[in-house]
Amino acid sequence: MSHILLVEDDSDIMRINRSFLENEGYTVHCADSVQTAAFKLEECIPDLVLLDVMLPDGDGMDFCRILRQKTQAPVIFLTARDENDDVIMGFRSGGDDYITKPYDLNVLKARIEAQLRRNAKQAPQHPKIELPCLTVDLFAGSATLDGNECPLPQRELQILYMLASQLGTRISYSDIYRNIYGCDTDDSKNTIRVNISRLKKHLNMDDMSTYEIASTSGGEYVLRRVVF
Amino acid sequence: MSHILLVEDDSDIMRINRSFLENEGYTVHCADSVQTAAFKLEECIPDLVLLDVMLPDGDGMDFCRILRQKTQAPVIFLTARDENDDVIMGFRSGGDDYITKPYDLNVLKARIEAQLRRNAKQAPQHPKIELPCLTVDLFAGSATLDGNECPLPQRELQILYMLASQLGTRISYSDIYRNIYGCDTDDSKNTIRVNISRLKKHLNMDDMSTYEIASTSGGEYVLRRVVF
DNA sequence: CCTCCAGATTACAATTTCGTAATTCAGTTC
DNA sequence: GAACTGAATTACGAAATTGTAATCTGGAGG
Repeated sequence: MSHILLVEDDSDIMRINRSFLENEGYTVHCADSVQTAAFKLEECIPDLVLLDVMLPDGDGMDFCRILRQKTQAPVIFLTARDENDDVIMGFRSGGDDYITKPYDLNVLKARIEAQLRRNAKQAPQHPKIELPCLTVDLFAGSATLDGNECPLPQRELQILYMLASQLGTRISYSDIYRNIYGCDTDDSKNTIRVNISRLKKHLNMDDMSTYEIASTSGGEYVLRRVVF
Repeated sequence: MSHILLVEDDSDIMRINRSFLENEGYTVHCADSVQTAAFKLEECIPDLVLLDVMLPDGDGMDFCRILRQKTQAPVIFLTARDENDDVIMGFRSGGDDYITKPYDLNVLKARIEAQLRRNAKQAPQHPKIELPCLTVDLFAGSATLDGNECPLPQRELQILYMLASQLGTRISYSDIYRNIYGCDTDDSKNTIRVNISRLKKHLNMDDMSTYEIASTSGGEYVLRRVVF
């Protein structure tokens, strides 16, 4: 399942760790230097990095800099140095954990799991407008009025989004048009009118709906909550 | 320009205020009771409300409750009561300012302007992902890669949005598919593949681009920043 | 009752979108 | 090299989108 990049120049340690981790079900990518590790990044972005501090061609910090350009994957330092200063340096350079050799493989496993758990894909929250009985979801490209959801074409969604983000304030034709098309034209009014008409139909907006789109004589629209 | 709802049961005060405000360029809507005021809301949502506290059929708080269902427009209380407790009650009930009679019309004007100014339409900030050299704008339905913006059809935008919101982490075909279509199917892979292909073409994504969409053997995609 | 008018709706057609299927391409294995 | 495999791209056509233009509607004023 998860991919682990193992950067370690001692071939014995490498072998032991590798087989242990593969046994645990991880896909392990190995590198014995900063350069090979950077190269490995080209073919697969890992979910977690186990990083020896002292490498033949540099140290962990060198690699961290390259890594962070590509991912926020957690980094666990594996090293023989156990001086407090070293530990602190490790965390300062962007590490998420620091394990000193020799270490128990099951402790390693536990720490890896902890890091992966914390970094578990938090379902990214889409930007939405949520009002009582009305939601507008830009990502999904849909809106829900009084419980029934319907997908909306882009133009209608944009208009509804604008209206809903300023519930109860009048917005002029040209404000809407400029915000969507970037500029204003002569017959912008008609375009907006038509799209609002379509929007109402798509949403099944009628006298019984919780919201209405009203127009003023001054060439503006308002979305309002109907309460009575 | 701005619409003001004036709620006042004394016809003399009403007349004076009305003509003064209209002279100042405001569109004034009048009501002499809570009920008429509520009715007026049906035809026009005001930008600001001037509210007498004591009305024949209720007080300002009754009306505030109705008003707040429809708009966040500022409310200025106009009243003869100048007890501290009354003032506090006014603010507690949701008022934005409190003016005691008698008052100077120019002071009224200044206070109205202050409220409108504070409430001035702050252009609503659209939800965007902004990375160096790459932006994804769900509202506009477009993305910008290395300086050139291009509109994207919904499906491609959704995919790019997902990838960009988790830069450098692998996302499986079915994660993408489920997030967009709500369920998974047999030939979801092909659909995603085709759309990613189209996406790359639309973005003019090539070897020179700052970002690339890589695929793994395990059936996943990653968006990554190319650094070397 | 007729006219007028602005806003709302509907009609239409060019364009775009998008899933499916066919094809091409690249890397492996024999 | 040939055959194979899976990924990437291209082809295709049904359906959706959307600006423009035509039509409808309902109220104001004569």
